[in-house]
Amino acid sequence: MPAASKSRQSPLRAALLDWFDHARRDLPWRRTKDPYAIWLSEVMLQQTQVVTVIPYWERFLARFPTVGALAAAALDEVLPYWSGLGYYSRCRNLHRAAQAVVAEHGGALPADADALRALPGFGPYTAGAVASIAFGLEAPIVDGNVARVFSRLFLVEGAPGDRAREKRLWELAAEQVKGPRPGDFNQALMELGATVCRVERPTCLLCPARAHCGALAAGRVEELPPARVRAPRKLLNLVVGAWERDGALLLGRRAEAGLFGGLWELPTADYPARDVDIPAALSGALGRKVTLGEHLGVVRRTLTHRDLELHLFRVKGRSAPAQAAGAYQAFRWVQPAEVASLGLSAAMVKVLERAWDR
DNA sequence: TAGCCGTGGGA
DNA sequence: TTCCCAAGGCT
Repeated sequence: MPAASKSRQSPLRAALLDWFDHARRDLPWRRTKDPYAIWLSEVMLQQTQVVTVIPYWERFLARFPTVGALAAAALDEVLPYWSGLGYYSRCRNLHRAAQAVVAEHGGALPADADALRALPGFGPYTAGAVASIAFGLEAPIVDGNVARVFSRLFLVEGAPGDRAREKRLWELAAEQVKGPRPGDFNQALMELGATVCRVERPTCLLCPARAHCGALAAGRVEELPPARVRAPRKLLNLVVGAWERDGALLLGRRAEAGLFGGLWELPTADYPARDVDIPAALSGALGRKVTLGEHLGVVRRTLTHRDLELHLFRVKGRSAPAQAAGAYQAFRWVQPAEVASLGLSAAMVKVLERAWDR
């Protein structure tokens, strides 16, 4: 490292890089320089914890080892590798972006933050992360970790979502990232937030930046940043039909938008009130008339701002739809052993366990 | 711009 | 049990 380059960074920046060099966790995506593999990790890590992502990242990369392999696959082949990870629009956008990279960039991710930002699923964070980590560019990032670390270090006031606060955080990130090893510096900030400068019980005694921390000096570490204000969850009641034939259940593929978009499920309809005509609702979702059988119970799942209640019934009809009908793009009779090859939500996996259990 | 979009782990 | 939320993006 040239002395002139090293002298251009602040003592805070140098301290974080030195700390990162010995404290960094050994994560699988830190062993590769492949921009595609790094991109995949960044998308999977959005709103998702490291321990959850690791096995998904490894399975996905083994099945789709290159941008070209991903772009060439049908979305229906890709979603099974995202099943259970949540926020499925990430997978749909990843797939679309892979096709755009092949069509517009010759199959290689562009080494440019603005060009990355134009691809589906690349917001300001992911564009900066891939630009800095995969390509060594001085691109800033602000994620939840960086926001918390900077809020404390520089006493940035305001709650998450506050415009002036976000602007200030991005200004700080843009200042600090300038200098040697911008990718490692960005990762050092996030690593500090994840392991030391945590939401609860931060370990300030072990912090490499404690000499530079405004919140620590002011005794305000616990109160910065203020917690996000969340809307109360809404109740979403659904009725689900288990139509069984020769040990298989009829599943439909949801439209590629909204909740669980593109995933497979037992035919499902809104069930907003007790007086809803359940067979009529399920017949509408299926595009076929069905009769109602045994009640198989209720499966409850909690999402970030939905409380799902899935009321499961056996149903029966004369002939099942083969083509798109009702709310679904396609239908399939699915044996238990075939479930792993379909894109399913965790909620629907629970429902299927119940349907086959009875 | 604020609501929507999942999941599992920890306190 | 209940609440929190973790490497955000889209509309």
